[in-house]
Amino acid sequence: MLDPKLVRNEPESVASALAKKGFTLDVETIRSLEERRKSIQSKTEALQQERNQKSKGIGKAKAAGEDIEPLLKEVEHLKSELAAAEKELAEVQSEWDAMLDGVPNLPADDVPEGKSEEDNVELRRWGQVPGFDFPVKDHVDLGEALAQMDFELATKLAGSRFVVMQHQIAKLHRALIQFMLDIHIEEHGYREIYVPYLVNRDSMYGVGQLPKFEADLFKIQDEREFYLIPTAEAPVTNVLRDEIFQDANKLPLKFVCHSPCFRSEAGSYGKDTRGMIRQHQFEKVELVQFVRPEDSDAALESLTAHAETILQRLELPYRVVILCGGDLSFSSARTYDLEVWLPSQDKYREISSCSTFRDFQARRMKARFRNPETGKPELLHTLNGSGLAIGRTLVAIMENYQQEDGSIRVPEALRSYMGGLEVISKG
RNA sequence: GGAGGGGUGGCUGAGUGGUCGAAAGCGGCGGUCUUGAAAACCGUUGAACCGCGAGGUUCCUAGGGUUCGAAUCCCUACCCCUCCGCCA
Repeated sequence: MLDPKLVRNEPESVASALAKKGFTLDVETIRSLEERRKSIQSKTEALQQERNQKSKGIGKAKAAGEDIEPLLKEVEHLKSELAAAEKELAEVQSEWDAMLDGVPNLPADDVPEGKSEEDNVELRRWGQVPGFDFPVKDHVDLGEALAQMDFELATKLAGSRFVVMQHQIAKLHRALIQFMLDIHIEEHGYREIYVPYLVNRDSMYGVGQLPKFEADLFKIQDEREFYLIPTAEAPVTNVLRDEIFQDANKLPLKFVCHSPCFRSEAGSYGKDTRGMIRQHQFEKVELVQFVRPEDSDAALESLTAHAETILQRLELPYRVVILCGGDLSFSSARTYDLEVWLPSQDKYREISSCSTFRDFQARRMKARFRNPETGKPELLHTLNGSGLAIGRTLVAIMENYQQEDGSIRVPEALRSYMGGLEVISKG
């Protein structure tokens, strides 16, 4: 959520900043809502004040043993008047809240202009794109030929956009999780956290998934309102929801969390239907940080570097792009995507997305810290990034490390996690 | 699943329908004392909103209701605890 004061006081400048995201802010509606709010609020509060004072008077009179009948007459009219005013105020406020809920975060100043993915700007590249002197296969052909990856079986068990893995590929998949967790915990100073994979509505609202993006989520059919998490960001960021974090000197808080992720992928029919690129269920190691506002820009750079480390250790070529305004997500102020090289597609594909939300999520969640300088609560800044998406990393390894006979070399960095195995081959 | 008991500030915990945003303790902050610290003592200390300000409003899990007036009474939901049953 944006700062309501900012939206109220400077709707034009907010609108022009949001234009970069391709969002049109209805300045006129804001103005008229704000005018109504002001008059109704002061009217309501005046009535409340009158009621409070007179009621206290009644209490005192009663205690003094006086006749309170005349006093009761005086407040008679207040009841209905106040009820009407309160109702109207509540309506205006909920209209305002609903409007504000749908307004995306402001993009950072350095976010490039642009409408879509096409307009993202490449910042840097790392590694050498491999050359092959044989026809490359994609991970589907490789995995099926090894008899260790089965999409048809997954369809039988569940439906499309799932996979079944077995044997060494399944082990490699698991090894990637351990490998990434270990590096982030031991080298980058993150704290491991295990969280629920079903969360409530408040948590989804806090990170900005709701109310706008309900269709992207799997909802549990039950009288309780549970959603399957689309990313560990949802439960982990909500750790500080409705809290005032007291030990400012313990900031930043850095959490790493492995979790499955569930996405309905509604509206992406026909997109990446082959293989493991876009699934209903996948694993991810997620990095989440809570920082003081002045530290969040630097934190995004270091968080991105932490994710990059994984690709470098795995010796996978990648590039870093900064998302343009039009491609930036609802809650994000700035996002760097890491894109890994996929030989079968002859291009870079997203494998991690690192974002700063500044105070946008924190305001929705009321996630604050006590600033020791002022003694007052202030909104935290939140960040997160994939470090990395496991399924896509597995795909990248299979494709970049493939050999002519269809076997796959195990990256050096993973061998200790694979019992020393050097090559994955049929068996 | 059955029976009961609860949700109060950063934490613990008192609270009779009225002067209660709420005792007390802990913690935090400031001070006295001390070379410094600890202890002791004194003072101070909830959050959000409106307003230039004076000041006002809201908040005792959430949502309804009763009442001139609700932390307090009633209903519903959620959560927690105890006992029984079941269970990895």
